[in-house]
Amino acid sequence: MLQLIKKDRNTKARAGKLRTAHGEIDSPFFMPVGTNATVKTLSFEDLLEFDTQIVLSNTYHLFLRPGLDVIGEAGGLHEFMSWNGPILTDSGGYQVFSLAKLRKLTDGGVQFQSHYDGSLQFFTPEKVVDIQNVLGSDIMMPLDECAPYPCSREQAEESVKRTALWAKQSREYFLKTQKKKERQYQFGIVQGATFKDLRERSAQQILEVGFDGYAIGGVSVGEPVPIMFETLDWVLPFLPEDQPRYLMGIGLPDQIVKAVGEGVDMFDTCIPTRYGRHGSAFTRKGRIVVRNAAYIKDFGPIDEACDCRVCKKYTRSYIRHLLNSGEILGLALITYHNVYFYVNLMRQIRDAIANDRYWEFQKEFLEMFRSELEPSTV
RNA sequence: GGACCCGUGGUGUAGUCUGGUUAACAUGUCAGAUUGUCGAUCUGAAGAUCGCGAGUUCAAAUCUCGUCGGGUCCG
Repeated sequence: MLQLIKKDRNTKARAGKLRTAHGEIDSPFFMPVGTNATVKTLSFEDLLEFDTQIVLSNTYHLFLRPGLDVIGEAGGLHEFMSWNGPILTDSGGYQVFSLAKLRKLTDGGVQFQSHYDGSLQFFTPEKVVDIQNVLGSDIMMPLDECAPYPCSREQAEESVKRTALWAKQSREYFLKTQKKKERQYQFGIVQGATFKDLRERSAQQILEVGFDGYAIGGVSVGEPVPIMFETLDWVLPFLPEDQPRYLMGIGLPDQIVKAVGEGVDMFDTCIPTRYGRHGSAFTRKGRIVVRNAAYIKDFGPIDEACDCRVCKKYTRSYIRHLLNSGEILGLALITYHNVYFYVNLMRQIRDAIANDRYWEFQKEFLEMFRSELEPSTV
């Protein structure tokens, strides 16, 4: 599914094209998170204004609400939410981890209690494929077991073993149930927590099953960032060059820039949307907390280097006021800018790779960008 | 003219009867956390010499007197 177009000369960054049933995607790319069939506060018209290529949605949440009968009758998730572009759906494996209070794991699957109505539910690898078949996602993820951080070796081994078992079942069932007409893809997920040999074992096992692309899971679970990059170092050498590589749940802009330099193609994170709703905005120089009193009379745009429609028109002062007053427009404006920032960053990344200057781009970006910034320096 | 009630961080209140370490709670403000979603939540900080004055006492937001401000009722 991936056509590699360009490999950067000085780094491991690569650029390519992914063909899906709902259009081509230029890689590396970022997937805005739309858990509930919406990228919070944004319309799909908004997303198209700045050429968002793909959105991510979620099996777990959509299965529980509105339910498969609704989305099935609507004609699938694309029809349901009126988005004609590609969709990747997460499997619910992460929710098994993040909603761990309500779960019971066995080799057969995962039993959990709906956090909406408390009803008891059971996911098997096959059922998760079934659900995503109904959703009609262009890229589906198999049920996996995402180990927490920190994590004992025993627990990590268990998670690797179960993830491999489920991967095999998921893939077999996927291939059996695929309709030739609307080609869907399915990625494998590598687990193994923070153990080098377990990461390698998991990578080999998942590779052996064979998927359309490969994801590094079990990161963005609270581990220190250097450990996340170490994990990347361990796993990436195992992944085939001609297939897409997806770093799940990552990350801050500088983390994405670094990971692309290591050879990652796909990212998703709720950071631009969630941080936005919490009052943070991303600029070329780093993250600023627009909510802070420092911007109370700052009548400049969020980011002077940004040409999104929010930065062309609205001031930090005004957006701060909206956020401070709990006005929904504030959430929408800052989210729009942040998602634009991410999508636009990926465009710059692709340009740099195309021109064989990713090393320079990365160096410049990391020198300029600070995840934490003193207001006076922005 | 008389009787009574109320005055405590920006806001709303608790504590006063029965005096006792650093005046509590909510909200707001300020700041931090947030990585396959969380308008959630959590963490930390600043902010009141308890309307003002005098007295009693080892010790007063608390008791007494006066006074100022707000309110209720009676004339």
